[in-house]
Amino acid sequence: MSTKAYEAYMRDCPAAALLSTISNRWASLTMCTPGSHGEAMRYNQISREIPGVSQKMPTQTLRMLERDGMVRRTVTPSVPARVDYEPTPLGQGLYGLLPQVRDRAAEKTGEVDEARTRCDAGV
Amino acid sequence: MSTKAYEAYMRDCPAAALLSTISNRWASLTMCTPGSHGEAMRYNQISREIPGVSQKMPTQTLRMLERDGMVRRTVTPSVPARVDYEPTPLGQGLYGLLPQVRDRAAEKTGEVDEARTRCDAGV
DNA sequence: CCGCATCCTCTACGATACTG
DNA sequence: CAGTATCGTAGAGGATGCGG
Repeated sequence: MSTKAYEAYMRDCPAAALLSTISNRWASLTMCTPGSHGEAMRYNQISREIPGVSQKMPTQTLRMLERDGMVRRTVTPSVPARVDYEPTPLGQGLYGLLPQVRDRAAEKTGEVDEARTRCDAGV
Repeated sequence: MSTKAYEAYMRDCPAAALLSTISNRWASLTMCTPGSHGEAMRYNQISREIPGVSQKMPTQTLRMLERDGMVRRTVTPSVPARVDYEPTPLGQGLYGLLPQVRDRAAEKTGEVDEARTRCDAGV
């Protein structure tokens, strides 16, 4: 991502730029976290939903999502601290379709695997 | 992407794995290419839609999409050669929602920019 | 419990050059 | 036109350890 022309394109074409942002692996996974249908999620809930991932990605991704106005971060200063994240209306609007995509993906896994093996076989 | 647990998760949770695949920058951009509402696209059409990107990404991405059964690749052996890509039903099913996401994104660009500057300002 | 900072590795991607 | 091959780099992301 360093070409002048490409950067200019990304600056001038908001649709493409935002699409790139939205279709980020971690962003889509965290916004699709099973609990994320409108309710608040605690930090550890989120990272536990994606077993085995380092804790860096949830943090980093949530910061990005917060900056973009996709989630609201609420700190409850108890001991130990408690932090909740909840999707904003903006976030719901933009990521709201992803659960459907995920569900369709779940249905079609078989077909995709089949296509892959067929392709790898040689056809 | 090297942890055992994470890889196991990706293997065992088809929804997450496919979501990750689908929400790939280049895949979503090429599947959302303005001409891609059912008609075939020629190679250069596609790469021209994303100005400034190196020609490597379209090729690589299209290969992946073909392998996954998302697009069908048709070679017409004329001189010079002509190659068309068209989304398969499977591909339309999985990527069909993305144009809507892109359009919503286009609408909300203002709000996102606002959120970013507000956040960067310090709030 | 939440999360930032550091270091280090690995791969995604761009640049470039060459074929049918 | 539509690729393939090779190489180099920047940045993504994992491991770890500390701080509030």
